[in-house]
Amino acid sequence: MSRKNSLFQKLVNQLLEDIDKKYQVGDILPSDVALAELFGVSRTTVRKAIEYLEEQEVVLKSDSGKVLLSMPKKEHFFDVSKLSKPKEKIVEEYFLGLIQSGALKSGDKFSELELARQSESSTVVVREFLIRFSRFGLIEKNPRSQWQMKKFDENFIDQLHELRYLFEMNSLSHFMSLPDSSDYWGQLNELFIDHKNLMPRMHDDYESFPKLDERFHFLLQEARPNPFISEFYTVISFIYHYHYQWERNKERERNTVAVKEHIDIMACMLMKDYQGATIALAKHLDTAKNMLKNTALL
Amino acid sequence: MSRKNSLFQKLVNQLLEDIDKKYQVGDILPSDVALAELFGVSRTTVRKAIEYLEEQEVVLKSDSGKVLLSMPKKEHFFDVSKLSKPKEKIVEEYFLGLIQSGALKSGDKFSELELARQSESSTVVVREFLIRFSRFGLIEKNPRSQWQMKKFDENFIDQLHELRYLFEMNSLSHFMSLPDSSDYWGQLNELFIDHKNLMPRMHDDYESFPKLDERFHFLLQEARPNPFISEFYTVISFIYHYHYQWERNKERERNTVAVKEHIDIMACMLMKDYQGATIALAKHLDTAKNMLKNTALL
DNA sequence: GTAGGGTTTTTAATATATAAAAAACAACAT
DNA sequence: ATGTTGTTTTTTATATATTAAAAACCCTAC
Repeated sequence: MSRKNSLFQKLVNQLLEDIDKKYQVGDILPSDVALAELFGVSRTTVRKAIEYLEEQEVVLKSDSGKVLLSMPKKEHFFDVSKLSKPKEKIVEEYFLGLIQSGALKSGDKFSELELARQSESSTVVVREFLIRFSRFGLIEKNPRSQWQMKKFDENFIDQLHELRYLFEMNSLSHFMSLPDSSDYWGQLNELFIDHKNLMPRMHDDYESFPKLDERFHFLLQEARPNPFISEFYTVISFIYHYHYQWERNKERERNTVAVKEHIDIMACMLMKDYQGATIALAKHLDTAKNMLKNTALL
Repeated sequence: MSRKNSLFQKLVNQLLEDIDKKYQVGDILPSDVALAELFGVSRTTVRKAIEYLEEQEVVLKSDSGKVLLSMPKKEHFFDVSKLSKPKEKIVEEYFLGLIQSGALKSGDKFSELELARQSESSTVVVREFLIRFSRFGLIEKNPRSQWQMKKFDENFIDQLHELRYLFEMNSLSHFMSLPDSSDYWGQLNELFIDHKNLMPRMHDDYESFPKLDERFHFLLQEARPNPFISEFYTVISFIYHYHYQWERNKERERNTVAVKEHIDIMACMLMKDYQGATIALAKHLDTAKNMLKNTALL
């Protein structure tokens, strides 16, 4: 099989919707190039779609341009709902599922072919996904042999933590040197208040913490974005999510501690107490590391 | 075409050599498994090789095992010299060549198919290489469109430098906290002496500096290895090498400065002057950054 | 019951084929 | 000269096929 013409089908639908919204019978549609630009596809695809609309007698090409013959009807739309997602996505979901469900554990080997069969795609797609995913350092492979889940041991966690520590401290230092006039201070303050508000409700509402967590660590980075660092964060959060899913029961406890620690850090930051913030952040990261160790290492 | 049987051919040669060295006519060769182990291949491959040796009447299988019939002769060996390297290697060399030669410049687009044709391999191999290479952040690609060389601008260099700074400072700090008894201090001292020796010869022998450079930065890291960080170094050195090739003329000047800076850093380190080392290292990294900017940005 | 060899099944490396989509080219008309 | 459309070529996404190599399975003899 080759690729599916999903782009084409989606475009037709978008086009029909757009027509329905903006034009009336007799109007002239924009040029190919304009449409291609508008929908972010190539002109080739636009032309295919228009051609289809001609067949459906919605559009007629005349000397003056593409004339709208009749308004779109339901039957002109494609049923795009069960168009499969891009294969890459499917494989990704399937594979991450395997990890998350614990079917693939630290040290396990697995085969491309098997994955391809189970995710109903081809070995090429699988392999390309795995190569891409391997940058996260969770899987690896030697020539002529199978892929293998990296051993997730204490050493690995320490190395991960070392980087995280470096990066977050770096972000903190840059944040602290922002001028008072910077908008980020305002955002930090808001976040601080949100934390304060959540705290007393923590016992029942502990599940809304992760959002705050993300906002916090993201805000720190955002002030001085660096794509190398951001990418690393994807790994971090993936790993944490992966490992914490097991121990849902301890989640409330974990989050409660974390909220407090966040508050400590932000309090220092807002008071421009760089040293205090450093200490608080170090403590927070350390707690995180130890919790991860307790959870992930049996 | 499918893959070449180069592993098999290489194994036969290794086997013949091994036989020539260790055995005499009438001896019994080790078991399949032992041989597979010894040469790091699967038993399947060993058996194929032995089978071949039987055809060549070098080995005879009898009840007691694989008996050596006659000593290997020249004609039993395969001419392994022009077995093509793994395709991946070929593509890599070709592609890096394009970059190094300046045929691909910052911002350029290029196609997989074209690369495949020119490097005489298939699109699959090319694409897999590119995906792997893309982790270095020098190329990128959007779905359904071509690969593109990332824009190599001031911003990119700054971000690179930011990480480098973090990592090297981190390494330094760990190095400085090594106990006096650690072997690394000895190595550092040696390296220091080598630098001192090179210095007066710099004018003529400036080309031998890169080795020292590598040793220096590697030594710093080695004391506390972290695969995430090591990988990043591959990028760094690639980028530097790539950009410096143009300006060979200024190389002597650059290296002379760098030698001195290295010496400053190491002198401080050996005197356990952490702060001094920090300052010297910061200066060194800064020089490197600026030189890179001067060279790489027109 | 385990070490060795023989046999069969799977898998990885690599090539090639095909449809969809993009890009390049060409021809006009204004 | 520039913007529009029609046509052709190239490229990507994806599947499948083929062979080398690995892994799994089975048998036999000590």
